[in-house]
Amino acid sequence: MRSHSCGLLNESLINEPVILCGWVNRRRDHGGVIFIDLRDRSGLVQVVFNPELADAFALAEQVRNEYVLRITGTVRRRPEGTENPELATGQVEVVGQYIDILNAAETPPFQLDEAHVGEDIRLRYRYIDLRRPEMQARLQLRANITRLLRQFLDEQGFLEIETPMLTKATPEGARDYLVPSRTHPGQFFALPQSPQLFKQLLMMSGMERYYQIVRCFRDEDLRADRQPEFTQLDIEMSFIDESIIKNMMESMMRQLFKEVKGEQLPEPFPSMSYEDAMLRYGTDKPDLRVPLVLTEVSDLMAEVKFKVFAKPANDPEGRVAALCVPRLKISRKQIDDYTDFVAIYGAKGLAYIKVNDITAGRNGLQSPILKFLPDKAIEGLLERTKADSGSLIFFGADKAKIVNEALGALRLKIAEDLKLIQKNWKPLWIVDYPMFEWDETEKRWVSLHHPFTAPNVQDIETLEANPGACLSRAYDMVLNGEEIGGGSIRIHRPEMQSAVFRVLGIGEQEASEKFGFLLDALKYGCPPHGGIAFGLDRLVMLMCGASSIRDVIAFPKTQTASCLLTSAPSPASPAQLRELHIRLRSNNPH
RNA sequence: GGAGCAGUAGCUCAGUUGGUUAGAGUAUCGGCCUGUCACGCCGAGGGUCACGGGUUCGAGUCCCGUCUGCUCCGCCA
Repeated sequence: MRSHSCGLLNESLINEPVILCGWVNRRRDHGGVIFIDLRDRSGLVQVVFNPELADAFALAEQVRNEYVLRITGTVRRRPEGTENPELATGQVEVVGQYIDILNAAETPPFQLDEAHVGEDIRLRYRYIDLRRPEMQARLQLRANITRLLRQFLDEQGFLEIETPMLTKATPEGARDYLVPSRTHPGQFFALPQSPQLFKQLLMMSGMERYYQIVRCFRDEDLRADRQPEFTQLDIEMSFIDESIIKNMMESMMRQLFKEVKGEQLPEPFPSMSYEDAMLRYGTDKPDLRVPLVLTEVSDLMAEVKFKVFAKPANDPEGRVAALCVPRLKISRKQIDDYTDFVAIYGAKGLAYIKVNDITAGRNGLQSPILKFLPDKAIEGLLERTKADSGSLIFFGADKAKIVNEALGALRLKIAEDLKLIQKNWKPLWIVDYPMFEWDETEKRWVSLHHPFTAPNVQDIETLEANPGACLSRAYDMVLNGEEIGGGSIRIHRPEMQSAVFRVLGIGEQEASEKFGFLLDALKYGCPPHGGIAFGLDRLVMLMCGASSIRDVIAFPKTQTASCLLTSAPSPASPAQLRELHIRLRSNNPH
């Protein structure tokens, strides 16, 4: 059908006959000469039609944008002075001799070269949107990434193994997508939130090294970096500890970035405890490209006569922290805007101190709260925050959770506003996560990672005596403020797994109903094992500089989890519902 | 469940204090044009101002509700 790809034609093919297939990117009709830019996946090439070849010229007059053509012609050097250095093929052109119109095309609903088409219209006509070179490049990059990841893991002796999509609903974690069973009235499959249990079972099956690029489903509300179905690179290994898998995963990422981006990632990746991350960045996925940090000042504020600070400073669950921004000149209005911004995270206010002259002590400072602060607190504050003349110090004082989220977000917001974000790659590991977190609404311990994560203690007594103090053997890989991967060494002893279920308040009966197969499997010879899962969409998004994972997914969903292209979801027919033993509570859902 | 932003020509947008026939760019269609590459020039067509209600002599503009898209909180690892 075709002999060459449009974007690959060059001077080495001059005088060669070629047959090209592609879309009309643009037609320029000069009356006596017609240019058609023909586009395929490889790029563009200009085809020229002259009136001497009357048949081809007549067809060239008829074609319109996005027509699909097969063109026969000859490559030639462009006449001197008409070369186009913007185009990879710009030194040559094809003299068109024959045109087959393989298919006509209606006028597209949007122009492919329009920079700011609404995302809804792009999604509705995604097949046209994906023709744009930018989107082609993103999907190409995604394919390159998955190929290199597979190649690396294959070389390390991993087996790619598939796991079920129709599986069992699990308690804990996200809301499940349910699939009704026709053959079991009233019963449901769940789509996997991740293949977690299956990959552990594969370790118990003696597979030793497993990976899979696998779709996962979570029925939760969407974000720019969250889709209801997303792709994980899922990995599990037997007979390992943290250092083995972390080192291997680091090498994988270093190799990936080197080959795809030509970038050298650090060796080794820095490592930070969860506690340090929360103290210094207010989050467990710190963006190390931002040179601002939070400063703990609870102890300095414990004695001050300012209730807003003193109360959280003396509350074991409270925190007073400072965010010092050097050389920050902003208006009252901008401070108000930042106050509104932190209110999103539940902060009731945003106290601040302007440092006009660091050498003048208290007199060099300017703040509505200055009068509440004794000299000692001010001294300590200025020293710890390394404030200088021109600095602005913001404060968060509340429950630690609120302070962390508010100041953590403010840190990123200010960095963005002030263009303080460095242009490089900053990966790191977050380790030493707490095993459990106390859920105040449910009045019980919940897993910070998941219930199969091994605790950092050997004996069950220590775990059960003080669950809140127990750390886990989990590790997250963070890149530029995005959590791109997370994993852990798993529990491989049935007694420990039962103990963790007990701490989580999962009774013996429930445990055996929901996870009986896992507890059984642990009894039949389970190797020590652990693994990790990477959010592939997020990784690709970062690597191609996109701001949403929708831009690296061929057919993504909107924020309300619908597909504008297919109009899914849509009502099921009464016959389908009857077969599935389902009756709707309302007959008029639309 | 909640907060914010947006919805006007196929697309991207403007539309002043509520006031005559709702505009621009681009795309489309027609004509002219032999070296353009965002070709150029001339002309034409194209509007349920998201939807529903209200206020008013009069609503794209003001008010209420609904829907859709995006960002975020909650939710989610």
